[in-house]
Amino acid sequence: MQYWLIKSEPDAWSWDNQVKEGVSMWDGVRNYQARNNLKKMKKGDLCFFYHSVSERSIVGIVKVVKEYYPDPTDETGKFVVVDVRPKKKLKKPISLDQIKKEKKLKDIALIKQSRLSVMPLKKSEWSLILKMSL
DNA sequence: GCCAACGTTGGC
DNA sequence: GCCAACGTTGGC
Repeated sequence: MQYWLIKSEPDAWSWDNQVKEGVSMWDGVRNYQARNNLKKMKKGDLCFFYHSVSERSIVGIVKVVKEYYPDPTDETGKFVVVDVRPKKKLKKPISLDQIKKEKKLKDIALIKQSRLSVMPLKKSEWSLILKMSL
């Protein structure tokens, strides 16, 4: 069981869109490192759903329900998607500021590699963020 | 294979 | 809206 964080601009695809849609493809990834992370996702893995740009906060959790397959929106055939389904909305969204303030989270890719859109989290990091949302 | 030019992401 | 950071493209 692995933990992840995936980012989306809420103007393009928001948590509310995800809830309305139920199961959906996580498409549009066009970066090799992010793609490689998508390929490592296993059925049942959990991902924090992060709103970038305008909100800059983690708003919910989605579950991987189908492992990677080719991204139908990618003409080159190089990129992949996974299917995800909303699992839980966070009671309190966790802002980027809060994450930055937490010393134990200073090394996560969200901060170190701000442009990466799909990144792994350690279990300890996952648990800490979960705790912060209570 | 190098690297300049260019495009995109995302924080501020 | 700006721009720094960074990834990708393409000419050489």
